[in-house]
Amino acid sequence: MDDVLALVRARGGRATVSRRVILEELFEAEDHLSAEALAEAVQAHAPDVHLSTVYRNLEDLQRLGIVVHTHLGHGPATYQLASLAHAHFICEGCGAAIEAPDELFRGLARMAKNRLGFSIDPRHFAILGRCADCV
Amino acid sequence: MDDVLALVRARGGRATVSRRVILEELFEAEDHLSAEALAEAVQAHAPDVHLSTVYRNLEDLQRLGIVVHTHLGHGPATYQLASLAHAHFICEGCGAAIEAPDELFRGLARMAKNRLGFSIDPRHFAILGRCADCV
DNA sequence: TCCTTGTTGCGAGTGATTCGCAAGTGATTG
DNA sequence: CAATCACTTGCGAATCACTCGCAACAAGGA
Repeated sequence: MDDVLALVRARGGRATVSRRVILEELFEAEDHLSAEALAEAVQAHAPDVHLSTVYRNLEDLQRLGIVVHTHLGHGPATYQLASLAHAHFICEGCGAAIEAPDELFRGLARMAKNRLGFSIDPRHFAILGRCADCV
Repeated sequence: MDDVLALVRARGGRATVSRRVILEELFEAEDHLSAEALAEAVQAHAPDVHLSTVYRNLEDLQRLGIVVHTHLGHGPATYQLASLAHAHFICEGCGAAIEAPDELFRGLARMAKNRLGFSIDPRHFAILGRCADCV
């Protein structure tokens, strides 16, 4: 948290109240948050932080590599600390989001690299499918 | 093409001019089309087919299993005949879209099934990463 | 040909995100 | 500690990709 603000400052940015509260909520959140949900959480502590400020901060924090966003489906993007990023399987039947351990992608990553020269990062878009309960 | 229209009719739908032209363009397109691009192509043959008609037809055709849509990145969805669906790798550097053969996903599919009970369909969202030229 | 019901064109509405701008405020400087 | 300056913010308007409502239209069976 302090490291993050130090990095922000090192890049010419400022440690504003909004930025601080947004980061606090991101550190406290245990699951992914949409920008809207994050804004609500932030507004509980600092009522006039505007949704557009949340978006702008998320963008800056992504540029710094502190935050990433993920698309879990057709709804809004979800944001989280980059250190917690992981891939997802989303059930088309019930919408359940299952966290996919990175090692599941080892083989795919190797084949994509060898056969297509492509290095995958499977964490940005979820992979759809059907969970055990929705077959 | 005629089979498709027969199926449409079998489900109580009608073989309208718009529907016909939209299907023609879908059959002729060699790569994925956004709804907007498809509308433009359609309008070259039938000028007053409205964008919303294209969307509505794409939705119907998806319900019938004839068409699928895919998200290749942050832009609009792209549509194609279901029979041509495949997975994609998208380079975050240059935006190149690489077609990913289904067999690359065999191992992942097996592991997801065994360990999480989840059946993947990797074709709906692209997988991001970096191509050989953008490392 | 008529009638029923699916379809269409058009514009307005929606959800998610981005932008423009003037006012506000950290942090460096003097 | 105050002045300065560039980064930030709040706010509303704009944008992008769709989605809807509705009255007019048109397939295709009777």
